[in-house]
Amino acid sequence: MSEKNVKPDVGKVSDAEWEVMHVLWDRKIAPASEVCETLSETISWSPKTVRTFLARLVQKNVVGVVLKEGINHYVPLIDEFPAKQALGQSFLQKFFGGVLPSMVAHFVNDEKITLDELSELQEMIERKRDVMKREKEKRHE
Amino acid sequence: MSEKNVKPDVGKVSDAEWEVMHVLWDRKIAPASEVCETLSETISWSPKTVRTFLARLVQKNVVGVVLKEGINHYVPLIDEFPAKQALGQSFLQKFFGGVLPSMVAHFVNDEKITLDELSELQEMIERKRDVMKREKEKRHE
DNA sequence: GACGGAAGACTACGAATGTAGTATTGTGAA
DNA sequence: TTCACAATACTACATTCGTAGTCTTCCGTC
Repeated sequence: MSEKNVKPDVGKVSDAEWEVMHVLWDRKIAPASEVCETLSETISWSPKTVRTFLARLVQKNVVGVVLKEGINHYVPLIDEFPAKQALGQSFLQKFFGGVLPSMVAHFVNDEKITLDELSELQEMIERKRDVMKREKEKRHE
Repeated sequence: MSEKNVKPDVGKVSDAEWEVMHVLWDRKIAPASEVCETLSETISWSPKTVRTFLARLVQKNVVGVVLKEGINHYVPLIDEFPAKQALGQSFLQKFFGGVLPSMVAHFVNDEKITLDELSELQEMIERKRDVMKREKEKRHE
């Protein structure tokens, strides 16, 4: 009935549909055939299934269609970083009351974590702290 | 048909059902009426709805029923920490290829994060590194 | 110009989910 | 004992999701 789903909203995208989104983010733009082929490397979905997901993503207004050389090409209409950020926030809220350290504690306490990963985290956080401190000083001077 | 859903599996629990689980984890054990009341503070669900979720959780074998004083009391059959760990891992895998730093980057790059949270993260990671280093040395000596 | 095959559109269908309503039963109060 | 009401059990129903199948169209080939 409703021609336009006005707001693209990450909340409406299903798990299987995200798989398709990952491919599109990777390719920037791709015909269905290519999406099918790429996905077939990791998941055994019929091409029909993939096309259904593409159609649903278009309906949900998170993917657009561009006709090129007589063939539909699909492009993501939402950016990867903000989408993942939003998903992360909602997950964090749902299971850890929005408290990031609570969540990270569950990962850090996992056997599989490596020293390298810990170092990387440490550096990332250090950098962010520096940035924030400098900003704070600037505001106060 | 199947009386016993052999394996409790966090993957089978839906979003709405998790809300109920949070309450049960909090209370350790509670009658339906209490769960309803607690949830009514934050969500507007009919008590019938909450009872449906409780029943489904029991079917999924993640919640047990204990008859106390003639009234059903519900108890979580899965522990909070491991459940959240598993959920976190699956989320991490699904959206960040299992790479924790990639995920944390999305949060750290968020405006809403505070210096306090960063400090807490830093300490946590520092402690974990120390533990790992010491373990490593011990294995090698 | 007819046909076979790819691309796209539309349809299907059972299971899970969110959201309750109805039917039944057990127990305490009158 | 009977009645009211709370607790439990069973049923309902529209949507979404996963997973395709069928019908239609168009394009290149024989």
